[in-house]
Amino acid sequence: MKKAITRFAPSPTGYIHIGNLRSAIYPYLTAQQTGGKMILRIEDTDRERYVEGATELIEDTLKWVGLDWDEGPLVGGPSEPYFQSERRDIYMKWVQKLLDSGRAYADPTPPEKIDEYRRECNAAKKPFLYRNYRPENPPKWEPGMPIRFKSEPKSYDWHDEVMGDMHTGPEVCDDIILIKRDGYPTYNFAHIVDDAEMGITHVMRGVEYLPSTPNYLALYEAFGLDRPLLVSLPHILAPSGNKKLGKRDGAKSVTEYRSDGVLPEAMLNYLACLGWNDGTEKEIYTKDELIKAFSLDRIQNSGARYDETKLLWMNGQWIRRIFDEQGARALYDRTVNFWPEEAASYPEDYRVKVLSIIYDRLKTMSDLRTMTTYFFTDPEINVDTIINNKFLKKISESEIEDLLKKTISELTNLKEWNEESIQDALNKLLSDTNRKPAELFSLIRIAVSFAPFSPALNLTLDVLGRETTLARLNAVARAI
RNA sequence: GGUUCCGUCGUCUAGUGGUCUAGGACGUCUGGUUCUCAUCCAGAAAAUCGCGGGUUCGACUCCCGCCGGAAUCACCA
Repeated sequence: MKKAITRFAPSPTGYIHIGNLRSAIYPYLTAQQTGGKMILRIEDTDRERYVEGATELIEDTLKWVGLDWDEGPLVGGPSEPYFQSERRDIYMKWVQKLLDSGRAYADPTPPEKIDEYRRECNAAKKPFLYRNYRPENPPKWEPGMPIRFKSEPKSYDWHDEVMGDMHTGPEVCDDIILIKRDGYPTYNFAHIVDDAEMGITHVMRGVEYLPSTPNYLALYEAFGLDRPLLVSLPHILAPSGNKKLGKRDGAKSVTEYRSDGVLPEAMLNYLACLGWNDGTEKEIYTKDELIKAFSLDRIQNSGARYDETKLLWMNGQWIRRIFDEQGARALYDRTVNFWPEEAASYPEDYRVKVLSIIYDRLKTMSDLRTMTTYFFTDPEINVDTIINNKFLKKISESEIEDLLKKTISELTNLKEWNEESIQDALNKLLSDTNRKPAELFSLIRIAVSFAPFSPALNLTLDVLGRETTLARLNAVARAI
């Protein structure tokens, strides 16, 4: 397979949502699969939307998901610089070629005049084409004046790897702006120059660029450039309605999911499979499996709705997979920032133990904060919780006290404290007291945790330790 | 309005003329795993394949029309 040079070219506007990230995944997979390269290029030509620190956020997010770029900020490369704002002399050099060949012109028309033309067309229900208003004798260019492409109305045919064979008529070709009044290039122009200079073979971007493709094709022609492979990526749709996903829809940023404890593996897996599948029934993919299985022509050509529930399900799958395949310690290493405050004073080994009995209940790592508090702090005793429990309602308070006392003495006399010995003791208690598991186990579980749920009772007691278990049982016995 | 794209369970999707009385996954519901919650396992409900015409012995799959949805028409990317 021919080596693909792809690029991810975001604008540093400060917020990376699910959709932004996905458009980095496909170029990455394509490059990896063919043994090529992915270039990271920062498209910061819009000075008004530029946000300080946004570039770092992009870099950080890509690294977190494991989408390493081969050329670009931080790593450098032969086509430096990788910030468009630092490449202005390059764009001027290229635009000069067009000026010289008569394929571009300086436009002295004031913006207000252009708005007027546009309004006229709208009123007449006609498409607004600037080439119909082209100034007759454009002046020599000087700074402060925009430069426009001199288009030729013609039909175009091309192939899009996702959308298939495309055709448009001459009515879409227009005199697009190449260099803005402020001297910065437009996206429309800059990306053509950069892609050519950087040797990009696959131009992968959102479908919103599909309608302007003929103008890009015209530019390739004017420069005598070979067309790269064009790949339009469908949008991700918001959870409700039919609009593409944006911040307005409450779309969480990738950063937020990260701090909620979504694993990068799950994020990558979910996003790669949103609108793509390899035709098999496989759902869980590692990065390497994705690289192997990926193919552009299996990308869906309609928009896919974003479903957070499925992301969270997948995250749970990954949490369990890491635990099962790499062990408790490996999973623990991913949890450092997610424990309740009080956990800090407990040894690491203890936290690993807690994790290994609770991990299969986690949807996100941040669940740890709410689900494990009783392992680190004595719960507040609330006798009503016991008395009103559906299994304990029918048992009198004195009987409950008696059950607790029997449990305490049985556990006190245990020779060893481990999951098996505790289970044996619990079973013995069951037959001695002639109680149902629902009654005895509920009582002990509540007395020791006062939590809405906990792992299997013997495991919970084992991790809590004999001392804590007995202390809590005694405290409850006294309170009743 | 012009241009372009899209249309299979609620959602993500499989499906390239017969094997589809349409398969998988998420979600939902039911049952099982000594208590709870979850995991796991088993099972259920859920798609007149947008609609209407053709072509064909036969269409979700090919053709035409319609309807619906989306993108775009910036000195934003």
